[in-house]
Amino acid sequence: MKPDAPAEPRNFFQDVHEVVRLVPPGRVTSYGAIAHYLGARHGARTVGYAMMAAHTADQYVPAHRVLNRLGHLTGRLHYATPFAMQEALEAEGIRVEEDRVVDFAKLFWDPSVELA
DNA sequence: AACCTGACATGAT
DNA sequence: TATCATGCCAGGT
Repeated sequence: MKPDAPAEPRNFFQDVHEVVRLVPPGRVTSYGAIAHYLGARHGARTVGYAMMAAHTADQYVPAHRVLNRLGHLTGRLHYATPFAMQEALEAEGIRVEEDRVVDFAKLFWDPSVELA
């Protein structure tokens, strides 16, 4: 049982932001991968919400490295300009075509594997 | 203070 | 094989 809650109410968003910050430049990951790493199979959606709230995080969160499972830049419309996300990725040597990351499978960085 | 919305993914019909 | 409905969390109005 759990008479009292954990000392640290570690918010899901906090965890998500932390994991995203661990994604190395030139690499990308997906909402689902992060959710799975955090133990929430159906929490992918929440991960997306976390990204939207990423700008409220204390530290910078490279949200441009997080895509949906198809490698699409789903969050690009949330940036200052619709191209900011793509430009940020290309600046790291990642090729983007038609709002989709080329060689997504190769560049994919799975936290449950890399941080195992 | 309550309700609504919002960067996804999976399983079942 | 494609579509529908469900699961998850926090912030803003």
